[in-house]
Amino acid sequence: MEDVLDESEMNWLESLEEELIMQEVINDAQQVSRMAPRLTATEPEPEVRSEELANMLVSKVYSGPTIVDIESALSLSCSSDKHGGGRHFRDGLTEKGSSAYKMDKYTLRIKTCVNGVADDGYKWRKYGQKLIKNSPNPRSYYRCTNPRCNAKKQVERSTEDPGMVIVTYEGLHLHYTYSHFLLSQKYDKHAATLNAAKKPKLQAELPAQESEEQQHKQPLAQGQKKQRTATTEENFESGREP
DNA sequence: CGTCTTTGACCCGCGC
DNA sequence: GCGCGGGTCAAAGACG
Repeated sequence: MEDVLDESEMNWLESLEEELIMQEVINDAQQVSRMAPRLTATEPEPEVRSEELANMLVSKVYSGPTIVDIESALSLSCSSDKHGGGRHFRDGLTEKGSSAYKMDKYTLRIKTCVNGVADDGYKWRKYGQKLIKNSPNPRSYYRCTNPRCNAKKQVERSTEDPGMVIVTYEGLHLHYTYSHFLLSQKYDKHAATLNAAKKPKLQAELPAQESEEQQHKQPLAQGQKKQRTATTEENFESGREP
């Protein structure tokens, strides 16, 4: 029966999905603008106004996990950390200088969780690891598993605080976070079907969830097949020490 | 059997 | 021009 989804319909669904993504991007940017005061509270530079932040995001058609998304996902995935529920703060904009920021690149400094996993809601595939000069910890390179997405991230443990990891995101996500897929199910059954067709595994991984809050409470980190990714980051986490 | 991680090699940009 | 360091590729192995 699924054959009903012929090529043309699939194309239509894909365009629909992208349209939804665009809307989501705008919504995210608006959210960022609303939440910016909270975010910039940790910023050493109060010059970063919420408006500017939103404009930057919108102008770049930023589709990745917004900083809000990532922060919320990470904080919640770290919620089992009894020391304040996964403290993490944005360090980014200054981490690699302004040039890095100009290039859709931003860095988060994240407090690792109990299991050492810092899940941001996306599924990443590791494609390399490098020992970095003047750094005892290797840097891991990840790429978004979505073939239509060029998002990448680099994960490196902080030399100052072994409990921290420095995650540098680069590029744009051309799709929802997986938690977003669930949301979209409510609005668009076709999109859900498409997602299921595209990511049957991931759909199967996720327990049925009703509200966005609930999703964020279980941002797909605790569980099931996520172990694989977890294993990767655990490897990173455990370092390369024999 | 398919997917993902690991890891050495290669490529490219940058500084000297 | 050369060397170094960072980023990516791709084959092999591991795992579910």
